[in-house]
Amino acid sequence: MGRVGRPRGEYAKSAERRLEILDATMAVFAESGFHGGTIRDIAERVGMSQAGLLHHFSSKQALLEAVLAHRDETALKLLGPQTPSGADMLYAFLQLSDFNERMPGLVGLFAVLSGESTAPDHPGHAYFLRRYANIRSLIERAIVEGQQDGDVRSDVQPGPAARSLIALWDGLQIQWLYEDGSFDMAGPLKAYIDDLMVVPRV
Amino acid sequence: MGRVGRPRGEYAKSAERRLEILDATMAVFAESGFHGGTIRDIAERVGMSQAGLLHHFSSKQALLEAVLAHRDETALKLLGPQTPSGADMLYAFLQLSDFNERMPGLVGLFAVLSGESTAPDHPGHAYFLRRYANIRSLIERAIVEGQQDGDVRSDVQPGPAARSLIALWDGLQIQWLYEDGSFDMAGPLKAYIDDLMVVPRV
DNA sequence: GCGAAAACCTAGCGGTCATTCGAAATTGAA
DNA sequence: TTCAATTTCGAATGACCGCTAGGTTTTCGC
Repeated sequence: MGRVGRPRGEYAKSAERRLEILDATMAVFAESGFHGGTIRDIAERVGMSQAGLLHHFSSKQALLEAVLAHRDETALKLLGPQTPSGADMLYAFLQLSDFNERMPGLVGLFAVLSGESTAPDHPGHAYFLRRYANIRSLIERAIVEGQQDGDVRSDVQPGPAARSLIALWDGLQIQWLYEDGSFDMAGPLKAYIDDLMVVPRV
Repeated sequence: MGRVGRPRGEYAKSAERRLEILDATMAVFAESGFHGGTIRDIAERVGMSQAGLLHHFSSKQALLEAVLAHRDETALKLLGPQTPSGADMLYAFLQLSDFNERMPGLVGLFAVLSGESTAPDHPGHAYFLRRYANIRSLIERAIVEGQQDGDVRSDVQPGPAARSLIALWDGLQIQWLYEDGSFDMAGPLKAYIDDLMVVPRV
């Protein structure tokens, strides 16, 4: 009586299991995209059945959403509790770039998914639309703050500069993947950011 | 006797038919990528059967190869018989960018395919690897020529600058697709190229 | 130790995919 | 007009896809 119908919550290792699944999802989607990646491949990598995997994530699309959300949480943790502002924020991209070079799977995930998600009916479309808008906002604000601090040149137009920084970032990641990570992405990024500054940083 | 076994060559309209197929392939691959695009979709757009289509192109991979080759032929025709050099070559990218803005399908094709082709086993991988290498070579040479002509600043490093221009190009195209072509790609490109010049062009 | 929720499995469903095969239709040189 | 090469088709194949259903195993609060 007292026990029947009582929810007991998830197992102690459930969260760990889901992380395993998300890691495998990231790898499979980085290699083959959402369209080319399969639930079967993901399940095999985790060492569980498809049905078992679908107990944790209700559908392939739910997997995609979870892996993108997971990536954002990871990035937030990296930024730390206090987000820098102004010129500091801009140069923080170099640290993020260095971090990315240690995570080729993550770089691949975004390169592949951001491309195929340009299609309006792709399940990742809304995420990337929102993400580009948010990042551009963030960088524009950082540029404006930098101009107020006297660090960023006053002739820089925040909107176009933000867009170009993001474009450079995305484009470098693609070339980096084709060249098996054999060049340093931070260099060109720093050159661009330096060019926005009244006085470049060493 | 005289007629049996005599090859007669293809029909008069065969070449036109293949172009129709390639146009449909471009549209389908731009929307869904190689993985998500299907021979069924392509055949439906052309208004023929799958088997009929596969008479002209032996496989889905052959379709991809043909559509990429076709795109390169189109770009070559656009450049015209005489390839510009030095600073002229760099500014020619702005014309190419304007041309691209009239061909969203082509932009989409490259955005999606260049992403998913980062995977080494993707049938488009070798093509994009070669293409990036060729384009970087081309731009590096143009920068060096520009420096010799006194148009390009002598402190510009050709390799990194070439890489950044390509990255900017690719990254802008992705944002352009997400924003339904609502901004001008040439602006940021011109700003970057201007910055390489001793004296920017108006 | 019990008992039920949670997690997982096998098997299968309904559908799609790329491709093949044999036949029919079309084309165009003779 | 003939006739065979070329093009096209309908149907099918074998494999794979995302997902469901019902059952089994594991876990853990009591």
